Amino acid sequence: MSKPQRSFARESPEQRRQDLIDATLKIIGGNGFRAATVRSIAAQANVTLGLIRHYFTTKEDLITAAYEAHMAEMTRLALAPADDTTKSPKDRLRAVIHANLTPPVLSERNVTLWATFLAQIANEPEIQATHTRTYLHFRNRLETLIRETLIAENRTPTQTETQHLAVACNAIIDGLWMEGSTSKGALQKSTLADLALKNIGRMLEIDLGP
Amino acid sequence: MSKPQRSFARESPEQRRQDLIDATLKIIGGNGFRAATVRSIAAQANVTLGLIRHYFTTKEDLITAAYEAHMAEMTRLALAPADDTTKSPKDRLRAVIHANLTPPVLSERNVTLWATFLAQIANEPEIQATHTRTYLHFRNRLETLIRETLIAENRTPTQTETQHLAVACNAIIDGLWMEGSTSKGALQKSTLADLALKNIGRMLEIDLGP
DNA sequence: GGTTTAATTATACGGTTGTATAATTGTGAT
DNA sequence: ATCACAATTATACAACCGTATAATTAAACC
Repeated sequence: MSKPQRSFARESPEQRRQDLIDATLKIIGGNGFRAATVRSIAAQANVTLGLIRHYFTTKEDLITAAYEAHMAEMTRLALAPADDTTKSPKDRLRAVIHANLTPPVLSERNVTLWATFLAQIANEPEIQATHTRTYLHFRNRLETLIRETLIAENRTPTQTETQHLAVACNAIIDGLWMEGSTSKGALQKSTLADLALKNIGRMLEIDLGP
Repeated sequence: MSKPQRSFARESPEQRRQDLIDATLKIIGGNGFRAATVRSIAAQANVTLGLIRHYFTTKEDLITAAYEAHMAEMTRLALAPADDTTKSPKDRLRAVIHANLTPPVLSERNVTLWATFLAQIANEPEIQATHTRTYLHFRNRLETLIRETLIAENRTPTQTETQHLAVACNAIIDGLWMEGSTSKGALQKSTLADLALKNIGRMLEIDLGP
């Protein structure tokens, strides 16, 4: 009856790699790590399983690349407001906090992904390396923002002080992000960012209040 | 040459169940979820794989029981100082914070276990139920401790205020616990509890300082 | 001390997994 | 138009997984 439809189409290496990474993240984030087999990933990306090995030497290699891409995207979303030079340091800090505790950063899918990779850092050196790098990048950017904010308030924090504050602020942000993403409805999402602003404000001894 | 050694010995159901649960936690915490097969778990517990099905209807059942047991133990360790009636509320709160951020609660093994189970809450209803129950139990106990501490300082917090403070305190404790357990040496473990005490003190507007 | 019974082991089985290799097929160059 | 090559598919395979069932064996009982 119909003409033999084209059985497949070629794509650029970059596109294919990205498609496979996206498919991996979608499956892990939606159905968990166990569901992320080479076959299900290939199906999600509309290719056959052999193609995975053509672009990634091993499945673990794909997983590592997916983690890398995911963290890059999360960091991008979380730090996007940090470089808005039209705003004051304080407003940028407030915006970063808010971005971390509202969708799309705040989501069950992201917690599943994050926990899945975190569970592997003790046994997978490459996962550990990516974790440490992205963690320090975010924390250092946060520290700079905190320092700028305090200086704008005529404060003179030492480097040790700002580092400790950055560690603590990062902790409360991460903790609230987890709580907010995992406890279904027991915690109103609307108050999450306000909670962070109020308490980080007290930690920094400035007024970040909503 | 030697007498035929006894090939196995019987144990009480409670002991066997506990042995299998301990073996499961040891393998997941040490080598990750993928390494936790029924065969490796049985070997770790010095039994054969068939015995698992004799005590647990399915492997998922064993995993769930292991999560339950692990969280019970973590909660026990973390809240042990909360009921020491010889101390003031403030000292008990300080002790709980300290217990959460020092070994044995603070450990890479525990983060691996915790992340492994957290990664499953979106897809495993029983894991989700255990998570919510243990989370609320800890947070409620923390809220009571915070209320008692504030009242002892002649403060009159509302229920909403103490609940919000409990959420925020729980968040910073969890966040620091994770940071401290995952970032190898980049963060001195000795300062971790002090960091929590100082910043939670500011959040509660009281002096918890070391 | 033999009998019974439940705990434990031993073995088997179908399905799935990641990887390897061979067979196709789309596509740009000539 | 067809040639050449790389992208993609198709197929195969050995290892491992969780589960089921049958065969042993330790230990309690009378």
